[in-house]
Amino acid sequence: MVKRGKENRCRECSTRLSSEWCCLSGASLDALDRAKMPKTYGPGDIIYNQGTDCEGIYCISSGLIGLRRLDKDGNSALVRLVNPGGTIGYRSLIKKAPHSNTAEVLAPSTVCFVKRGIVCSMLQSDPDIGLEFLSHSLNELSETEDRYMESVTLNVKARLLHALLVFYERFGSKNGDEERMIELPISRQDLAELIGTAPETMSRTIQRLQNEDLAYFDGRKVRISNRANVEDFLHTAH
Amino acid sequence: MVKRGKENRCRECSTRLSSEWCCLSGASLDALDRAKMPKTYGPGDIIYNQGTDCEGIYCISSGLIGLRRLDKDGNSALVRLVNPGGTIGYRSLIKKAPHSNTAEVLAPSTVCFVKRGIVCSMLQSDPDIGLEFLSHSLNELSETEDRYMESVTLNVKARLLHALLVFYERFGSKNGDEERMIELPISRQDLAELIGTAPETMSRTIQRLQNEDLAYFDGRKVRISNRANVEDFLHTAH
DNA sequence: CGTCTGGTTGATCTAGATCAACAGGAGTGG
DNA sequence: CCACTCCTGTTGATCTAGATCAACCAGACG
Repeated sequence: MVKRGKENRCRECSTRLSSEWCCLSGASLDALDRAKMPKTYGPGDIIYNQGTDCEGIYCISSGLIGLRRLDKDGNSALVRLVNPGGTIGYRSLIKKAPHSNTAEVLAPSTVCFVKRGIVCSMLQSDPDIGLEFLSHSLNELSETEDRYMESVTLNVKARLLHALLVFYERFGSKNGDEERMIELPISRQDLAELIGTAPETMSRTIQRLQNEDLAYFDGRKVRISNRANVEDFLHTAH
Repeated sequence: MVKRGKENRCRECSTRLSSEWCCLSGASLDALDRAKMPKTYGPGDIIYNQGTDCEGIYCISSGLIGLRRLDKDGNSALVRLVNPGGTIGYRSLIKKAPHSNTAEVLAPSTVCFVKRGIVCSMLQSDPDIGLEFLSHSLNELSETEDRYMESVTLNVKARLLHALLVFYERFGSKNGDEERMIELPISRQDLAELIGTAPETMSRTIQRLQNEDLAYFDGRKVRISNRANVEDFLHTAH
């Protein structure tokens, strides 16, 4: 299932510029290039499992990864989606603790693995990398706090609309003609896990949005009928 | 309300060792000592407000601080409690963004302020400090993800019990005789905001815990009748 | 063809929000 | 000293969002 990807160089990696490696200079960039191991994954593949030890970090070059967390009762939640340019596994590496969630491939992906020893020595030699990780971590912290606030203050309908707007930003088609049409990157079940509700409720809420002319769903395609309407709703409603 | 505290030296600060400044060497420790400005605050004082610009960071020397976040609808949530040894405000400083929440004093506190310019230059000169901030941020991230998981999977009773156990760890009396008696550091209202529920529900849930012999409340004093029971409950119940 | 997985719908039940009243301090001010 | 308001907390009654259980359908896949 997991196979070695074709050759690809960090220098030419278009997603590197939006990652923690954007600041790398020529020499350490080459070092990273030699150290990294690109692999390709398919949907459903597991990159690492919650509770296992951290072997290194994974830099997402293309595709989509989901971080899932299980609790002792078997409840599962989709904690975060990671786009190309994102790096996963660094938290466990730095804290020297087992992975706190499972990284699951949601769309065909190319991922570069960098062994923990390499990362540690780069952290030692180049202080800027630590600051990049810090900045990355602070962004995730803000995002997670926002999600927490949402989960205790907003109802399912509002959370779903919010998630749709986020998808619109992150996955909206770049071509101008079908601006407000997006392709959902995940299944309805996963969507339910992402906003913290039951699949049945997800289904019903989608129906409601359609009845209320806020959004239209066709399989994984979604059209937001009136973006301003949706934003108005989110800014006024409970 | 806010007044200059008496002289106190970082070298002798017992809480420094559990903060990001634990790694400081002699020279930069003296620099920090000269730069910091200790202040004392009383309950209800605001250290900084959500949405305002970051002037610097605040190192909690004694007392208790609450980080509160408001959303556009006026909902308020207590995002985090910060004990002595904790540092607040560093997130906005590093991200160069307005404070994402309000820091409110919950118990009489002594807090050392360090201007942003000083922190920035220390970050430049001593890479270890950046790593300390990183580690700190990763801990907060884990904690927030846990809170998020709890809020979507556990009911109010379980969340309250969990909070009590956390209080037990963080605020439990050090003397051996009254081991399982703790003093709640916050009001019931704030407790409700901390676990994300309404004050009325908080009140009723407390009654339930007493009826079920799990914990006894007397004002702000709480006695967990059987710690093992509570932990069993948390590990099996939904 | 059966089996499985993902999604939809219907019926039911309940945790918890909400609205409302009230009770005990703690000031404050005459 | 009483009368007043303000604030925190408790209790009661009601209502609803959403979980849960169950049946069902459609496509995928052996």
